Amino acid sequence: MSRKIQIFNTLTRKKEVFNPIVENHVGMYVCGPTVYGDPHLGHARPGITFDVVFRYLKHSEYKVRYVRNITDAGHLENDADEGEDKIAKKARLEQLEPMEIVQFYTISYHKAMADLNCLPPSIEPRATGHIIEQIEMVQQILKNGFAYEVNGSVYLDVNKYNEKYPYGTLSGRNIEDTLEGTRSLDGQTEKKSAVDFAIWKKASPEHIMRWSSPWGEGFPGWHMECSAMSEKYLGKTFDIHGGGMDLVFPHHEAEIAQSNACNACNPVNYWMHNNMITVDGKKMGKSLGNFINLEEFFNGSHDKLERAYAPMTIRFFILQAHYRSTVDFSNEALQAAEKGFTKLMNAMETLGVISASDTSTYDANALEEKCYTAMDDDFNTPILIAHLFDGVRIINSVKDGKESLNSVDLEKLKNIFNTFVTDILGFISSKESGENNLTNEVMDLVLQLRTNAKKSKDFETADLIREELDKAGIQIKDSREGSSWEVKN
RNA sequence: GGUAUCGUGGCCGAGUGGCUAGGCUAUGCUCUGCAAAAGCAUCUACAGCAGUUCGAAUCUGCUCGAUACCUCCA
Repeated sequence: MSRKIQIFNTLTRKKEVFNPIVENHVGMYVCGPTVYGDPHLGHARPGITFDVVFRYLKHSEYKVRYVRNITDAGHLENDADEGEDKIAKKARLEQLEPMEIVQFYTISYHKAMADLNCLPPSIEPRATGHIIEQIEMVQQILKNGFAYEVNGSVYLDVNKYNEKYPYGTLSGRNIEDTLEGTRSLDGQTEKKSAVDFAIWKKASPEHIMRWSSPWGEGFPGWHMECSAMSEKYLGKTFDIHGGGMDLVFPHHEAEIAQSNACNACNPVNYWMHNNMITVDGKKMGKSLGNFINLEEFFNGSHDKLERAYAPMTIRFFILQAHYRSTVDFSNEALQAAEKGFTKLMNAMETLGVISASDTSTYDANALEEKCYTAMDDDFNTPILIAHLFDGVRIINSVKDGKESLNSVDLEKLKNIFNTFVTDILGFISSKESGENNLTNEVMDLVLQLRTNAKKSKDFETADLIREELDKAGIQIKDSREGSSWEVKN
């Protein structure tokens, strides 16, 4: 491959040229959802971000194994529930089996991701399906002397670990700072040091999700699943690990420590983190009460939403910002994105009907080059989209007869749009899914009648048709070649 | 308190030591029977202060402000 992809590596805080471990192959692990609640905007960001990374790497002729976990064992909760498993807690409240809840929300998550046109990962392992692997890993860490058992729980001995491996390299912390900022938590009396973290936890009597282990009945520690499953499917060291920025510490820092403690090698070469989504300038969070789930977005039922927004509008909106920037959701911004997206997709359609000339006033090759350059630079989708809008202007100008493209450039432009808009950015026209042939045929007839009316200067009828369709939410667009229509938002 | 990130035009949002980001909005023009769409044009910003430099919005320092992580979270 002649092009070089640069990735911003959280580990070094620099952009680095991407070189995979195995030539032409990429192993990528992304932290997936904890399936104990409805999928929300926060899930959309990494879903879409790494979907584009996945698509672009594949387009760049890498064979990619994309692993994204489903966390169904639940993480610990450190509130009044005394460390009760999240999923177990919800199950008890709703009188359901834990796996029933897990199943329900896993399906919701899959549906939301499909709506957003995110490709399914290559492997989607579940934490509960890999308890044995996690126990084995804990055993190995114990054997290597980096962990200790207390009363049925096993903790990673961070101070001991830090003697051999630097702890805190990913998040830029050291043990002293971490200790200083650590609050007193439940179960801390068992730990040798406040910075130690559980890799296996003893199950309390009310804990429903529990497994037998060499240390008694319990469940895996907060961070074990990712270490165990990434190693199983991608190896002891793999290329890319992704996730939200909020996972840098402690989750990913712990993963690095576990892998080093177990395998004596760094698990990941390139760490990628997407930034947070904000609503009204604040992080969306359960505790803040400002979180909007995806279903509410798609049907507009949340109080903060003026109306519904299509999944593709959200996808476009998210990709119009760089993945390492925060993106603030507001009705105004979403509606602007929606219009921009419609403009882009309309140009895609126009591209299919314009015809070639003998000469070109535009260099399509230069556009292609710019698009690749943008994506090679740490997956810069906003720049890519800006370049594509340059193409949009050309397409519309060609239609107006103000610019021209020869057949070579026209084909190239079609190729660019299919590649970048459809394949890489993953945008699909809402028309494709929303309407059927019957509608199209009826509309063709209506437009034909209106055109006839216009020809015979019966503007009263022509305007009546236009106005009535407008009331029904259909917009008529006249041009030299004839009329077309689209459903208004 | 510790660790990071960020402050860009009416709004959203890129970028960067010197040359137009882009989208949305607004105004004008062109096209059109009219309108819409589309094209063109205009509105030309980089929190504040000081420094480095021939030149900084871009580098350095300070000030102010915002956000995030340090606790489950994407």
